[in-house]
Amino acid sequence: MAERTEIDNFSIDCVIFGYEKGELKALFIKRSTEPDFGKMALPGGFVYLDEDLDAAPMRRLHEMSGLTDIYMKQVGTFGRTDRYPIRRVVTVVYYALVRISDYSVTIGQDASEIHWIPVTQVPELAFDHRELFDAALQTLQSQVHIDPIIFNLLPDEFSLSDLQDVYETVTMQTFDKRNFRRKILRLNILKYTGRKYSSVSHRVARTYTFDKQAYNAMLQKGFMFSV
Amino acid sequence: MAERTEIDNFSIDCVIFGYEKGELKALFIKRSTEPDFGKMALPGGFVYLDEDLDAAPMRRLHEMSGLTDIYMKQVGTFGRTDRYPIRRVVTVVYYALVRISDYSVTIGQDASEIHWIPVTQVPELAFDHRELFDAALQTLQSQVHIDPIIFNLLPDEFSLSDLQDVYETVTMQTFDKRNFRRKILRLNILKYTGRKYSSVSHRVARTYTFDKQAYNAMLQKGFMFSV
DNA sequence: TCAAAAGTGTTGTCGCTACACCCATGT
DNA sequence: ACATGGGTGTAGCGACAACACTTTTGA
Repeated sequence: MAERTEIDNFSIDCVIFGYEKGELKALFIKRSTEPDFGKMALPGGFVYLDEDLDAAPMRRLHEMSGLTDIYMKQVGTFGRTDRYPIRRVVTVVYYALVRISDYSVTIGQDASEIHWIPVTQVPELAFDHRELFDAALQTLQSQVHIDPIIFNLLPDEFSLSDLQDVYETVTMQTFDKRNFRRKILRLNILKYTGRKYSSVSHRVARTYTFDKQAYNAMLQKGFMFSV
Repeated sequence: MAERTEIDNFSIDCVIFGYEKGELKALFIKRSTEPDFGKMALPGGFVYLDEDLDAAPMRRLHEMSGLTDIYMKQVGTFGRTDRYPIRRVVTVVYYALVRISDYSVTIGQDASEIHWIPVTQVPELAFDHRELFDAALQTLQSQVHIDPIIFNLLPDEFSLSDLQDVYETVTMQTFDKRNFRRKILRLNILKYTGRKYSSVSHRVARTYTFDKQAYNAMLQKGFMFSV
């Protein structure tokens, strides 16, 4: 790749969420350079002069995981003068939702380790990254109610119990099983696959996929998603 | 004021909303410099090297209006490489809610005129400002349902009809008068002043104020605002 | 046969919608 | 007296919360 100019007074940081074994996790690196050497931090980077802003976090995520086509949204932009000790840097924060099973981690130059950490067990972070992370988590939690983004955390096929588990984990609430199923199914955005899980030592669950066509069609008709 | 360094590759832009005579309006300047000389644009500016990011739009608004203590939130950050024709500039967009009657406009250096324009009659704008404006309006419209920010557009004392008018204008919906009043009053966030409008040629309306204490107290108890 | 999760209906309550008339005031 | 907006009650419906048992499967 040709040498490209990096802009050095703004950066991007990514909060990458995944769901695994009943836990919501986020991806952190361990810094291998000063400042804040050895502390955990959000994966981030600079923006090239000839690169659209939103393309930068996508590139970073692709470099780390090989993944494309990732659900990603801006959280906000943070720019207190003292947020980075070396010089003035304003950072734009993004959050992403990925399927951990699809994810194969590559360690970058500025990191010695990389870990999926449950959001309830995040250690002390470098710089103001705790604040950035909290903002991202809050954005996720409020979006999940009004936009069917949660399917980005699940495999294509999932059971209603899987879905309820993710919702309960992300929103930190619990739902009544019968009410949850009624409500979700009545939205008509799930398609029954006709298939079932197998090889579990209890009754097998039906699996569903998210029906994006149906959802978009309903949006046209003024339908409002809400959980 | 001492000379301060401006950072030249990111900027802030403000979408300043006000409500007057049944219309939602926003403040635009007419550009008096190239590029896009003569086009209408959002008021904006650069950030000083030793200035917190969020302080910049506040300063800009203060310079233009003399106002302090303004409701203001980030909308998002826009950074396509081609958004500004001269060089690469990423811009952070804010929206503000003000009482037009409090507002006394001062024209800045980069503007020849400044106007309150109804949001339904916004003309062609400079650069990508139409996109920034649309994003701000959409943010306002979605926030208004879940956060009692609308009071920032009204004088301290207002009647229920005033309030309904603003809601109808901002959300572009209409509400049944009886249902609206019942719903708002049941929230217990309005305080009856005991006073009434006078000198109108019809029955006088009771006036209310927004009870911020009551609202905050309810928030503590897990109350969720919703209109 | 046991353990473990899947799947399924009914009832009460509450909030929402729809709807029409009288009241107070100034001209 | 009239024009103008202020102010009020009720009934039906639909969404939501609360609640417990039977079914399927593998070990």
